[in-house]
This record gives sequence, C-alpha cells and structure tokens, in this order.
Amino acid sequence: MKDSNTEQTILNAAITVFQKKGMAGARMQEIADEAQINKAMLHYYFRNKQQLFEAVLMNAFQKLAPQMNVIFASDIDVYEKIRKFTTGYIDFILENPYLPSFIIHELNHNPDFVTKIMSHPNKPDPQPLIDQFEKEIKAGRIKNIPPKQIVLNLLSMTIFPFVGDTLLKLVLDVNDKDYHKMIEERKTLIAEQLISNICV
Amino acid sequence: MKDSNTEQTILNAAITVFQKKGMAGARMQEIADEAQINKAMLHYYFRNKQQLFEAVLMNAFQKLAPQMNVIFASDIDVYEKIRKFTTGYIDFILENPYLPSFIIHELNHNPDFVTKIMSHPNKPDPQPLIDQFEKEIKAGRIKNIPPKQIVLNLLSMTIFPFVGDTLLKLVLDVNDKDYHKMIEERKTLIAEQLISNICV
DNA sequence: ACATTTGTTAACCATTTGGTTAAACCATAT
DNA sequence: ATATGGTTTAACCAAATGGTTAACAAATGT
Repeated sequence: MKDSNTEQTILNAAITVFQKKGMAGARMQEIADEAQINKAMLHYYFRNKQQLFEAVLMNAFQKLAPQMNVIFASDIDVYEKIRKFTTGYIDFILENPYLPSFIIHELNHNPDFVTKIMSHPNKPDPQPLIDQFEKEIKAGRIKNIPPKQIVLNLLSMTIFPFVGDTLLKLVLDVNDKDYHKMIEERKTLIAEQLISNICV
Repeated sequence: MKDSNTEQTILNAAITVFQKKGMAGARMQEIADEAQINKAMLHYYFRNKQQLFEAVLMNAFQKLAPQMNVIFASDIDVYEKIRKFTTGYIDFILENPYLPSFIIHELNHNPDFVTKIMSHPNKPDPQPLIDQFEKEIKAGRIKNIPPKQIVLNLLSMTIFPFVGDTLLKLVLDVNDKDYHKMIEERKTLIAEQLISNICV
C-alpha cells in the first residue's frame, strides 16, 4: 500500500487532536484512533510524541505564516493592504479556527521552540508593511505612530476574537450565530478603523 | 498548626502551577511540591484534580472580573472610561501576566465550564459601558458603531498583546525589554485610538 | 523464485500519575 | 491523663500512558 500515505494520515490525525487538546492534553492512542491506525505506527514514522508534536506545530506555522506574508509583501498601498489583511486573514482563520490559539498556547508553553522557529524560513514577517508605514510617516501621509504598534493593533483586532472566542461570547453575551455575524462585520469594520487611526 | 492555613497554601501553589502548565499539563505532585506539602493533602482539601482546578479557575475569574467591572460600572464619561480601562487593565495584567491566557485557554477547552461561570456572580460585565455607548450614539455624540464591536476592540487591543506575547515578540522581532516598553506605551496610545475611532 | 527491505500488527513493558489507606500526630475539651 | 476530632504523613494501588518488541505481511530488487 504505497498510495495510501500513512505518514500524511498520521499527521492529519495528529493535527486534529493536538489542535483540539494541546500537547499536554493529547494522547497518542487518541491520535492513532483518529487515524484508524495502530499506535506503533506513530512511533515508526515520528519516533515519539515530542517529534510528532513538533511536526504538527511546524505544519501549523507553515499554514499561518505564508498566508500573512503574501499580503504583507504584496505591492499595494498601505490602506489597501490593511483591508486585504483583515478580510483575507479573517476568512483564513474562519477555515482554521483552532490554529491561532494552538500556536499561541504552545509557543507560550514551549519557549525553547521559539529559537527553532526563528531560524525557520516560514516565519510571519510584517517587515515589508512596517517599512511601508515608515515611508508614509516620513512623507507625512500618515500619523507618526510607531509602526510596530500599528501592526500590533492590526493583529490584535483580527486574531483576538478567535483566540478569546469562548470568553468573549460569555462577556459580550452573544450566541454562536450572532458572534459569527460580528466577526463577518469586522472584516471591513476594523480595516476602516485602523485606517482612520493612522490617517492624518 | 491552625494559623498556617494549609488550604490557602495549596490553592496558591495550584494557582501557580495550573496557570503555568494548564489543567492537562499540571501534575498533582508538582502542586504538592510547590506547596511543600504531602500530596495526600491536596485530596484531603480538594477531593480531586478536577475540583482543585475548578477552584483555581474560579479564583482566576474572581480576580479578573471585578477589576473590569469596577471600571465598566464607574460613573464617568465614555472617553474617560476607555482611558481608565486601558491604563488600569494593562497595569493589572502586568501584575498577573498569565491570567488572561490561562482563562482563555481553559475556557476554550472546558466548554462545560462556561455554564458554571454564567450563573456565577463574578462575571465580567461590560453592559454598563455598552448602555453608555448606546446613549451617546442616540444623542449623536459618537459614531454609530455597534457597541459590542467597540467593546471587542477595546478588549482585543488591551488583552491580546499579553495572550500572544511569545508569538508577537517573534513576529515583531522585539526583545522582552522593548516589548515591555511597547506595552507601557499602549496604555495611553490605544485609548486615544479607540476614542478617535468613535468620535464623530 | 528468493532475499531484503519496508510497513503493520498485537502483545507487552516501565513509568507516570491520580488517587487511597491506615497509621501517626496534635490540639483541645472533658 | 485521656478521649476526641481534625490534620498530616508514608506507603501503597490501579489505571493510564508513552514507548518497545518480535513476529508477520507486503513490496521491491536481483
């Protein structure tokens, strides 16, 4: 059975389980069950839990980062870039709702991992956007706000509603359906706000 | 030894360990060690891991919520309230940096817990602020933006930098010290931005 | 056709982990 | 002083869990 790629099957199952339960909460047996495969295969293909987990985390990064970078690096003006980012990235996360929480949580709990990712090519890189902000600021076309703060605002407004989803629904007292509507609304809402924030 | 309150000692140790490792990652033995106490005591005072964890999560909520509510409910105008919130809440989280991530992560992974907290008195409640926004909108003094979106922006901009801290430092390419400076700067920066967002 | 490598399985193992128990300890009331 | 009740400890236990092994099956090269 060559065509049935076991390694990929395992990885997919591991992604599902690790993203839902986290490194500490995930069980090797559960991943095996999810993949409908013998537990020993996990070790055959990925030596141990840690390495399987690292493969999953890397995979998650490889999904998250390029999606960001393609927008950050595209050749359009800052305002359009902000709009593209909020709509594009919210759409992307809607299809991978666990992704940001997973990456954030595991990165917080595996600080040693940061160095591993630092050297990795697939790193989210807002530098092109930051450069663009600096240029606009120098030209006096946007307010003199530290560019990294602007990016931090952009990321916060876009990603936090997904990460804090359960808490936020509780605090704002909205049900799943209404919350989803709010998220849809945010695609354009936050772009316009972020733009008006930097407009002179 | 009556005055040495063992129960509180255990709870404090549990807070430390659970917040750092999460429910799944925490070990009862580690909590016992942290409390410098016999492991059996944990079960004597808190029956089992789940109940000890629930006590810790409730405790975390009881820290987080009132801090929010006292600002949300205070009798000042909206702009001043936003300013008070950003500075006050950032200061509070700086002293409890693990708190938001812990609550958010565990709430996401224990959905059954949501109902338990719903009925609990100590729930973060932005309703007074939302009412205030609605009044200002009707009076035409602020823009017609859905109040819950404004609150979501406020929470995102304030809390996300702490939750995503490791990822954000990596993405923005800043070290701990500079990141801390950015956070300090945000206390007033995001307040002014949020205000200009709603100003007519 | 046969040997060799690669993939797969079931049974097994050692350790970790949450939880229990029975005895000891200690303050206090009688 | 002694009985009583809550508190603390060390030793223990069963289940869960990550990981291994040895035998078996299926390709693959010769």
